[in-house]
Amino acid sequence: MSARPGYHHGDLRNALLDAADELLQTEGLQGFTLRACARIAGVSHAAPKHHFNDVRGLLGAVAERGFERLAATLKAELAEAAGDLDAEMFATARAYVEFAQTWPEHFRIMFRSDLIPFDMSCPPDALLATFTELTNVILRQRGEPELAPEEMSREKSAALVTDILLGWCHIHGYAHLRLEGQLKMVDEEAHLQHLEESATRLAHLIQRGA
Amino acid sequence: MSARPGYHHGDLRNALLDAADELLQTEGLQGFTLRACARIAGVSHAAPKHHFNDVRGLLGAVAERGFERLAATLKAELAEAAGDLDAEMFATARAYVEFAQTWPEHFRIMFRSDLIPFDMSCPPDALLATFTELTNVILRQRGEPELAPEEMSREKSAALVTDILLGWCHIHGYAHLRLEGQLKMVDEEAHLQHLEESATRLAHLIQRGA
DNA sequence: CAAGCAATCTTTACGATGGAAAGATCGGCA
DNA sequence: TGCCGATCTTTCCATCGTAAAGATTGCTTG
Repeated sequence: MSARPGYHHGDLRNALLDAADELLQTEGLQGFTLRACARIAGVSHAAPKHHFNDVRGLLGAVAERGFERLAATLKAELAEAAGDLDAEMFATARAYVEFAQTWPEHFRIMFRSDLIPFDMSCPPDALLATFTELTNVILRQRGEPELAPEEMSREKSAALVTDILLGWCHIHGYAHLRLEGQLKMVDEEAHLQHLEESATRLAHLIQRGA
Repeated sequence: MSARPGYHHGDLRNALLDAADELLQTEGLQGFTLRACARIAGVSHAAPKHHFNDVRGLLGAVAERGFERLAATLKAELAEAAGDLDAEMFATARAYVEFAQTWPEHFRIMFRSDLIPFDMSCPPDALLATFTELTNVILRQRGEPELAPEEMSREKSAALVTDILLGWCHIHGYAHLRLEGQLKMVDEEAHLQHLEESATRLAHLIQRGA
């Protein structure tokens, strides 16, 4: 299955994805290389071509796994805060930000439309799942019924869109700016308090409507 | 000055920066290459070494020019909205987002701490200028006196930091997510209305305090 | 059960890149 | 005027992504 009995690997696709994860964590995107992934997986440098056409294909799959992890994390953290609207908002923000901190290179790649070959008019399941979690947080804040992933493409009211933007953009902006070292004014130990404060105020803003 | 009389270029540093800007706009970061910049500037591929040590040095300078442009844009747009707090917030958001749309590759690079060699504990003037514009918008919303760039490192109250985060993170998150094609739910012609709506609500939230 | 086909992997090759090192050229200062 | 340091060129090397062609294997089909 994962060893390397003979000529054929048996599970190269996953082995390459694991190698990519490992490389990104140890070397960063800097040292991320098709050939290095192949080396780690113990195959020749041309082997990946059959599973991911080129380096963008591999990065796309890496990003997809990243969104799977992010969606799962959000779901898990939200489950613990279920019922408490304020807590849900904070839990979402914290999970999102901590994901970016735990998987910095993945986070960067996941939001690099110049690198990954996603067709945004028909996003992969994992991205849709992430977006669903985030949208449903806002829907609950607004006291509206949740939506399934398949319903995500449905037309949304302008008010709902604005609220989604208020929530998601703040969370994403915080995560991104912090990841890139632009939030030095927020000292390390106070950062969660700041995040909770801003998330709560946004929650209240959304809950009470325009 | 800019022609190429003889052996020495005369203004290679700026010529390379211009070449970099041009390349980023035409080819994107994908096609951005030290050698390509040198070709456009009409010098050998090793010439840049004396002005920017390596490719990261060049990218750092490119990012710096990007922040100069961003700070100048913010300042100009803010001047037109001066006095009207709501309008100032919207103008800031719009200018920031439009900058990201106009200079997508520059925007990406400016926020790639893995690429550019900025020392965030002592940021370059242009970055400080940008941060100053953004901070002063929030200070005015709060009815507090503005700060000069040199005072930016000063300790800030927790309430102020939270308000800066509310404003900046939202604006940045919106700009980033939109740039990377993640805001397909916001159709093109309505996008400025959404931005104005969310910016205005945030302005009110900040103006009236916690 | 055998044969062949398609998928998977390796080998080889090519052009391009970033960077190092050494040599050429030139401007400005003594 | 002569020389030194800054600037630029040439040359070289390891590495990368990708293409093409060959080797190996498992599965299917007869």
